[in-house]
Amino acid sequence: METLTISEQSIQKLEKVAGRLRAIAHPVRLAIIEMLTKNSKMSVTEIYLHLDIEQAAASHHLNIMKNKGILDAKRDGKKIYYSLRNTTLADIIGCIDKCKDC
Amino acid sequence: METLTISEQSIQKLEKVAGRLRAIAHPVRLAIIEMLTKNSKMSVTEIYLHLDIEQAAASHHLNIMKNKGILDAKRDGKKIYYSLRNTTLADIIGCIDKCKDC
DNA sequence: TTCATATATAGATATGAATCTATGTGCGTA
DNA sequence: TACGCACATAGATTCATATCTATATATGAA
Repeated sequence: METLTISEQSIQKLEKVAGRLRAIAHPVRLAIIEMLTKNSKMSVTEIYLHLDIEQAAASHHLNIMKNKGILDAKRDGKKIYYSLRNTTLADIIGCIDKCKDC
Repeated sequence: METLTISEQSIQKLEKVAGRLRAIAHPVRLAIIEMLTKNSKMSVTEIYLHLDIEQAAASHHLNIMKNKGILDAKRDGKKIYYSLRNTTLADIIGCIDKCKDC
């Protein structure tokens, strides 16, 4: 049996990646991401109405993704617009989507 | 505001994707996947010794990934060898890895 | 400055997932 | 068949996350 060493650095990287994956591994959050790949930016109200969820729930999920660096938030008057921080997230989902066995 | 309709089908897809992401969104499980991209197949013992975790924990995590179709298990005598079911998972991780803001 | 709208946050509860410890099961071999 | 090794499973506990309801904060407009 070969000896594999997992460096402290790569463990940290794995935990970071796991954190980001956990942040998107939720049906509501994936739905939000999906909408934002099409709309570039949406307000909280637009999001919770489209997904038919509570306002507080939307806020909660958006906050989680913002904290993980997945979304950006920008206030414009009374509204706060959320957008994808980087479009590679769409690629990730597309990548998973293409798995034969999915 | 544009009207976005999320079909029943795409919701199911999102939940499926979320399920798979949740299955890999864990440091231990990502570490297992990482090892299996390098080793093609490993026994439970090899895995739990390398990662320095309990045997039961390894078994638990492996079972979760097997159930989600991420890993294959094949018995050979007393040992059971686990392997990646499709290599695109490595691509997914690589994809995330390449994100500038990660 | 008061009010309505848009969003965030707090607290309580429920749900789920991870972890630990112990025990059960399958397989090969003496 | 009896034993040891490799792995799986069960039950209890802990910990994290989601959900619900209510309330707080920020902004713009009357």
